[in-house]
Amino acid sequence: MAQSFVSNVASNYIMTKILISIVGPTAIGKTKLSIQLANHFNTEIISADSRQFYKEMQIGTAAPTPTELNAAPHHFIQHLSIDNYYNVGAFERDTITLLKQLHKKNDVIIMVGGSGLYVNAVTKGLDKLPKVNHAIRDELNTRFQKDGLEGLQFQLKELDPKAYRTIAIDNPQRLIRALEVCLSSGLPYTSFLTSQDKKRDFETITIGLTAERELIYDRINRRVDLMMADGLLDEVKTLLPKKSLNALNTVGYKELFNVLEKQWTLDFAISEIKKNTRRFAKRQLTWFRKNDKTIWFDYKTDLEVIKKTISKKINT
RNA sequence: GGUGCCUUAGCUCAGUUGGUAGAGCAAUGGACUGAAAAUCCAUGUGUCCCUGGUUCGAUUCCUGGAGGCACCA
Repeated sequence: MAQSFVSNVASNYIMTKILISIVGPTAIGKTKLSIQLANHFNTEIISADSRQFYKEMQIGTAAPTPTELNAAPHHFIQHLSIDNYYNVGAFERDTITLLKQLHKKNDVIIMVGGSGLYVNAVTKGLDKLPKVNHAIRDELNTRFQKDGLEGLQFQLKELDPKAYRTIAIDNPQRLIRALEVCLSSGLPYTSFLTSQDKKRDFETITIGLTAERELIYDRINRRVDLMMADGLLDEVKTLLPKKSLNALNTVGYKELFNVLEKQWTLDFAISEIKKNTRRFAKRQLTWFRKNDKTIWFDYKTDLEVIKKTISKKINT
């Protein structure tokens, strides 16, 4: 009797599932840490990096090397082609589906990536927004290019006064996004927003990796030189015919397209890549700083310290 | 050694007929709900080389010095 009670409790006991989310600026060492932690927890890694998804973009996105990929099971690395249309909404669905499966085998899963919006889509969720016809966005973009922002702003004021007041209406992408939702659904864009985090069946522990700004920039500069030595220019050359695809609107690629088209010298392009990567890292830090639950570590922190901190957190 | 020119923001430079200064780039802060390595907003950070002098007041004019560049020896 007593024994069956105990086993009953044991089989019904459901441990909280954990997602360890590793964030931080580019080139800080997230990939390495994710592999070390995956090995420690004997688990798998999900990438939340909006550019490492694409199999055609390896050198310029600093995607994990074959050795690194072999060191732990990875998901969402080079699983798409730049020809595929993909976005955060799809990423949220794909990741939640995958997490449900992986959490059956493992209590702890690692997610690593520098795309703040994508990370939040998994940890906090996005509101359910209507499907938008591509033709509508194309048309809005054409109008923007022809007549500028004003007309679109006026239209948003009519269709969704609240959005007009609250979104960044001088940001073409934001403005067009709000409008396309209004036009597709016949309802105000803001009527879809709940400003509530989704309930997830896992707990997220967010680990941030950082360093002094000067050091981050130094690592970035050196990594760009390494990418060039590894043949980034050749990688970009093969992609030139497709340069207008969204996936290729990416630091390291857009600058080198200008070299291949004889607009820029190679030296200038390299210094632009470094600058744009620095700015990207700064934006990442701005985004990640907002999450006050993030546990930050200097990039040199001993692995054992990080492991201990996480274990402590899991057991409370 | 002589003569001329230069020295102002992190960099390149403008400017003040004497009232302590401003552009570009770099940089910094921020926003972010299906384009996010994207897109957008905001911000001038300064021993005006040093030293004396003239002046109510000098970054500006004058003396001397330091450093740089050019030309002449």
